[in-house]
Amino acid sequence: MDYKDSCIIRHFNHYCSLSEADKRLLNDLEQSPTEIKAGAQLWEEGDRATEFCTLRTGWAYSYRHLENGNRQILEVYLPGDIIGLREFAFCQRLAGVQMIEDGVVCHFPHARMLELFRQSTTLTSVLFAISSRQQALLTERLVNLARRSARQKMAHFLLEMYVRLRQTEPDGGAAFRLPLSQEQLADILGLSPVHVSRTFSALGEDDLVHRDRHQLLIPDMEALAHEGEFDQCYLTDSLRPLLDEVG
Amino acid sequence: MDYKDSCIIRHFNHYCSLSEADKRLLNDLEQSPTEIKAGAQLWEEGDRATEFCTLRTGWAYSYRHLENGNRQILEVYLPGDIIGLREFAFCQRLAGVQMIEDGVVCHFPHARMLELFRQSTTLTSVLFAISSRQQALLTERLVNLARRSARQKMAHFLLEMYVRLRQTEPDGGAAFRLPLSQEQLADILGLSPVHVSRTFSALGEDDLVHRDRHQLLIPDMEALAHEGEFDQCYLTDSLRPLLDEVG
DNA sequence: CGGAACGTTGAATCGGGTCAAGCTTGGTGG
DNA sequence: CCACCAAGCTTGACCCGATTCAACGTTCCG
Repeated sequence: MDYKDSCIIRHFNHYCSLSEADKRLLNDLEQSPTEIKAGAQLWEEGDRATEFCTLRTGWAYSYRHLENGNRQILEVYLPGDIIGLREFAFCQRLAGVQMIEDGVVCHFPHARMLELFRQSTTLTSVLFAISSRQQALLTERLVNLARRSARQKMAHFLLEMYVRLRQTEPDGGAAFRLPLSQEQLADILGLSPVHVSRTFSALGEDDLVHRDRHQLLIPDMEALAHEGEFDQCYLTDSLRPLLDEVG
Repeated sequence: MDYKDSCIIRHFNHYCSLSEADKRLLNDLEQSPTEIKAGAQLWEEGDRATEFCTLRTGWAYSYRHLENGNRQILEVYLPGDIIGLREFAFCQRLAGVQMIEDGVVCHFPHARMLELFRQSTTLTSVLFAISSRQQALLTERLVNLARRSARQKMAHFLLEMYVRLRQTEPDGGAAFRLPLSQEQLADILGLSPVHVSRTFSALGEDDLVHRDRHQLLIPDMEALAHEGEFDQCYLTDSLRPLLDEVG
């Protein structure tokens, strides 16, 4: 069988080479694909948590609402990502998830994960690695939110998205599409929408980021990385050495 | 055999009841206990990551340094916690880890984790659940850092620590010991040490938190929880239902 | 008793938030 | 094809929470 169209298999393969049996197991997670519209919710905070989703196409994000009406976006999901991993240990959803663009998702129940644990040590390890990587993303974002200026936050986030996109679509140069409104960016970065606008202007004037609508261009990666104290090691390191060594 | 002295078994038991064989496997992780002094580092950012630690006694924290000299503390570890889970997928340490008090830790190599995956689906699930819970802690802290005022940050963090402590030491009422300096609190909450001091004073005047040195008293949990928008569901939910159902 | 680390207090400053008005853009229907 | 409207983006003025710097207390330890 040919699985080259499966985002999730491509994603797992990035960590470790998979046997045919493993690929079949993974492919089973991508049954019952469901189309879903931009702006639609996969679920809301407080919903019962009984399943995961794989994101096949489109972008999504998870978020939390606050009492003062603010919203904080926790993570941005790209095609191939697994959504809801965090809630494995929980009965309730801790965060809502919403689509940024039209897309396709596949649901599978928590219990299926236990079967994976039983059936493949390799897939278990990769799942663990994916979960670790998500944690790494979170801690990096945490540092970003806690300690950096608006300029640095923007610079850092844009580079993070750029690198993540290029990991699945290596071609395309220094320009990319970021389908996020400034309000969504504000909710990601812990800023006000107004200040996102100002910050974009400031970065533009310094030739660090050029933007036209949702199209972005980073003329000088080095310079922007320096501005945002961005070090991509938290995105690029991988499990391969350990798994290869043990077999 | 009697494992009641083992923090890590107590910790795992919290998620799911363990067989004797599972307990034996876990107990093996706690060989070669090492004493370690307050202020000593388990490792630094950039060190090669080849092993985990279980924390048997004492408190520890993970942190990141920033270029401007600031430091951000990512998580606070209590006895029974596993340190370094996040770096399973990485060759390098993404964060340093330092002891807050004198303590005892036990090292075990990454490869040992793969053995656990092979030998026990139950332990694998619990490990996954622990990793999920750590992620939940991180996302909650992220919201805290991104969107809340200094008062709210303090209130929220103090309650989080209180609830986590009471999960392993249920007795002790509304008072507890928090062995953190104001500088460390500042590094946790993304504030300046000066403002931590001011915030403590303000909370004290409103009878929300009374503090004497490292001893804390929360006279009215409800009031403080309201102040910090604290909802402990992200700390208390558990894996048990799923595992019991599947067996 | 002296010193170092830690905590407190005040004054000045600044980054980012809020509010409000005006400007673009893209989609819709006449 | 154009007119209109609603979102979304930009810009300016003002404000406030938190930072910084500096001086002064306090506690603990050798």
